[in-house]
Amino acid sequence: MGNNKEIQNVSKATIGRLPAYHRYLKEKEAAGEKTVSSTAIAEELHLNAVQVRKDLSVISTVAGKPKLGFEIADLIGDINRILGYDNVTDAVLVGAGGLGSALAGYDGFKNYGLNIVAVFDSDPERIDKTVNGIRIFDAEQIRHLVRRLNVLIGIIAVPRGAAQQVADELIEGGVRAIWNFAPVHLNVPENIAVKNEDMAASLAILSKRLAEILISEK
Amino acid sequence: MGNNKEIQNVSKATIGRLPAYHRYLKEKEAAGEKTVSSTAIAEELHLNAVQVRKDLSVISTVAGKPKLGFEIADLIGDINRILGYDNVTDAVLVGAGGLGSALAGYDGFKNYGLNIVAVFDSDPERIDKTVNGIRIFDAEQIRHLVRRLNVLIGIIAVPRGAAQQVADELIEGGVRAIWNFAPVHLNVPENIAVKNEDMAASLAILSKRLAEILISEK
DNA sequence: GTGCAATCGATATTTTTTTATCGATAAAAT
DNA sequence: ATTTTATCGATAAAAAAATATCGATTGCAC
Repeated sequence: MGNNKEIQNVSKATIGRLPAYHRYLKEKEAAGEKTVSSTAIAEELHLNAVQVRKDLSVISTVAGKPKLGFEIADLIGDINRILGYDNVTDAVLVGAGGLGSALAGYDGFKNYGLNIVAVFDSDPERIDKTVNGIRIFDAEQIRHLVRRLNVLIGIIAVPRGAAQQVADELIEGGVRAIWNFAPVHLNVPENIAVKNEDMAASLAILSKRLAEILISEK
Repeated sequence: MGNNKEIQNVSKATIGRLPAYHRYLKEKEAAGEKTVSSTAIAEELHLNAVQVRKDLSVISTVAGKPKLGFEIADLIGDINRILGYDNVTDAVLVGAGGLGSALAGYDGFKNYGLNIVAVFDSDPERIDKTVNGIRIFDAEQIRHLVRRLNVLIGIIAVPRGAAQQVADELIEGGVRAIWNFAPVHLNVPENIAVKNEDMAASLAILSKRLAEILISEK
């Protein structure tokens, strides 16, 4: 996942926008369109057209054409390559509760180059069952299995109290990147990547925008 | 949710960090500590200490003390106030599938000032049942009930194909902010706030960081 | 074919965000 | 009491990101 050679030169802000471009482009492609302009993308996604062009210029190999714009298929290919959507990476998921099951059940991850190969839980009721065809293993096995499967990405979807220990065990097993859905701050070494799926932060930002809108109408 | 008078002056970047500070401070408070330094926060959260001080200065009413740092209780109070964690806002949730149920089942939202008052679904099997004590209504009722309940926030957790229509109906009912968990771009009027919970984007960023780490070790 | 309009890419400017520097201050140590 | 040290807040500098400007190009309408 993520082409090591190229993703380096792309700013974090740009990376964050690529999935939105990707979706928009897929929609347009499905609608039978062949080209799209930066103006059109910007308008739809509420961005600045220059910003869109700049983003595309750093990831794309082909130039746009005046009056027509960019080849949709080319851009999709470029984003796939940069984000590594076309080469699949394995991951393990810890936590088969509500959120964990929802994540395990979401087949869409395959489109993003993520393949969940094992699920862990500590509840004996759940162990050895399956979610979405993926076997649930005893959480005791995390270290052992992660190492054996040679997995670099771990997804944490356990209650907050258990998250730190799970993180520690994943790291002991060799995981180098953690996608954390538990609402806690994880304490990890420098050389481990952590991305917090921070619902509270999202909600805060949404709330800010709502407040701005309501004020502007007063 | 979100104090209208003050949230305005706080940058989006800062807002995005506040929940992380909040969690960290709550941890420290629970551990019985009274004060904390910007240095300590920065170290734990992998941020810059100056940035932490600047963030705190725009949201806090009280100054830090040399050698001691900031009063934890004060800071928590300030963040609560800015993010509106202490006054609850109602929201409706659409979609009682895997993800929707997980969201409805997460009681932690209450700590973030969000209260889900109704769930909608179009599946007759689910209608009139409950999730986590919240009644599931027929999706046909969205417009009607949203208006009657006077709810301003809608959460979308339906399959991608249905998301746009759900958004339209929420807006017709009077919703002004949408928290979108469906992996599609929503087309909404200017005066509606949308926050996409973009799993693909998160994954992309995590992947970038992982790539950077792996490269730096080569 | 000619002219118009839409779009691009490049460069410049502005804005925002992050980081560095440094004197002042207050607690703790001597 | 004096010194040391950790920390703050303010200001300055640097870096990153977003936006504006503009000449060049190309398809499309006439």
